[in-house]
Amino acid sequence: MTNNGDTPVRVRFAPSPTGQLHLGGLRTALFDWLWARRTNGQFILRIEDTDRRRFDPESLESLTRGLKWLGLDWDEGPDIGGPFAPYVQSERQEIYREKALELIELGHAYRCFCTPEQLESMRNEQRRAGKPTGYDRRCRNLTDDEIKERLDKGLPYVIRFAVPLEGVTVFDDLLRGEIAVDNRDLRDEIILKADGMPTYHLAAMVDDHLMQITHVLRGEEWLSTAPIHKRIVDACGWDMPVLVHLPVILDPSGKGKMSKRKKQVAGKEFLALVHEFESAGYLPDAMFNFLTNVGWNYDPDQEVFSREEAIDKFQLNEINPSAAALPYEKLDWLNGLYIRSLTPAALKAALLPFLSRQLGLSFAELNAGGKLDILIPVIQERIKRLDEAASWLDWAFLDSNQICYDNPKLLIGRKLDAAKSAELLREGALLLGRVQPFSGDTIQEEFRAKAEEFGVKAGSFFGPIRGAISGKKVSPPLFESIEALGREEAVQRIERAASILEEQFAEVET
RNA sequence: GCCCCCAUCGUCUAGAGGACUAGGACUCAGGCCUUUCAAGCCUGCAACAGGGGUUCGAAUCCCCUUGGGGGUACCA
Repeated sequence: MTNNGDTPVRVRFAPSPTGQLHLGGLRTALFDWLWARRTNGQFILRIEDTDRRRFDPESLESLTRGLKWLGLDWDEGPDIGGPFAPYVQSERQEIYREKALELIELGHAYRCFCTPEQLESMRNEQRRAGKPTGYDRRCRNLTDDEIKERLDKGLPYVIRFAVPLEGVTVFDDLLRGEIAVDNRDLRDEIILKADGMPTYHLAAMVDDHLMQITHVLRGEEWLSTAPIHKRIVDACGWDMPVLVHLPVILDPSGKGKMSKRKKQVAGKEFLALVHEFESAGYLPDAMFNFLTNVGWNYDPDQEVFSREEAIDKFQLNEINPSAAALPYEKLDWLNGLYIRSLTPAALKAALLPFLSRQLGLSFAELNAGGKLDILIPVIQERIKRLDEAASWLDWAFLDSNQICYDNPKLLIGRKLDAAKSAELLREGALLLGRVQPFSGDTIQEEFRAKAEEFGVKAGSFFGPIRGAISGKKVSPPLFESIEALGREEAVQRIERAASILEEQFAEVET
């Protein structure tokens, strides 16, 4: 218990393959992984697929992909095996069945022949009477003869765990301390279903024991069933692993557990699934950093840290037991920070798939002319997510006649009129046609000199040029943009813009 | 309804009886810088849910209230 990281632990992430991995699950896995790495222990992946109805074959891929994306590698698992294989519960069915039968022998469990319909009407009655719902244990005291009779008739049955009717059950939670629950509030939970599959209550306890798990990290939603788990483990004569119930992650609204379901909060859609964060262009390192600081705190005065630093400092018992909403704005800020820390080459590599997908261009097309090599370094400090790059760069991959100059404001400089702006555009085109060398620095020098010559502010001159080059009010820095475009294309765009502007004010004047 | 858990700025958090005029970060506001937008730097706004105790002393310990969350399935 008093493990500060000196004793190797065995922890497991045990998701059930019922859908896409979401951030809450990933965070649990992250803390598992952190603790395993911190203690030089093992991180185990176990698949809890005991619910055949909810099984989703695609979720397995989502699970492993999500873990790998964040950089969480496991030491034992379905794909790589290990000393306690198999790591898929549906392949361990016999083990649970035997244990359930054994518990019956020991008097800790019993067969229940109640049908789902019977149970449903029982619950309805309980609700109507304003009583707590829960199995009324009508099969708990069946005589041997009664049981035999039903068995002979081939009636389907489940196996329920028989909790003590009186007294209290006490267990420990690492973050909350000792928790005592009155046994009268406990239910005779099903441990083996009619289809022969175990429920979580049995399967997880059996596997945690067999796989020698030392610390169980799981969501807080399991806290209320922990007494049952304690009872089952006791009945089996085993030791309870250290229980660590992680606080749930709340909706951004702070109301309710974050779900996989898309919800709108304050009119904005927020991300919840791991693959959504990936395709929005959050960097794994940033996400790792971010997630580590929700529910745990690396250092009150240091927001940014590496994986190694986190491993070095991580302490299970420092986890904050209160539920938290994800600070999405902080994620954006952090991700921007990580993007800025990338080398241009690394950023380009990360960006290529996004640009390709969003702009509909091949890598080769994107690389042509070396535009990205000039432009990426200058948009680096302007994007917080990888998926924002496309709108910063799209203009550079358009033909000059595809640029839209419909908005006259785009081409008119601050405190200038249309005529003057058009004149400046012509001058700019002329200048670009002859400037040597054609580099951002020299272009800038010439343009500044020209602005002075005309007695206009640099910004007033650059505005129309920016509009002509990019078709946008807001664009990457002008002179790198011009350089990236190349002399011919740049001149063409400015001339076309000038013509359009001239037409427009000619119309107005006549 | 019943059971369990939780409670510091809007959000993520630091704080484990005196070092707290409650610290950091994000967001927001203002300023500087500036070719747009960013980035960067500086400044500012902003919290111990309420009430009782315990103590010389409480954000820190106890109780109650309130609020929030979780559970209440042949789901995990």
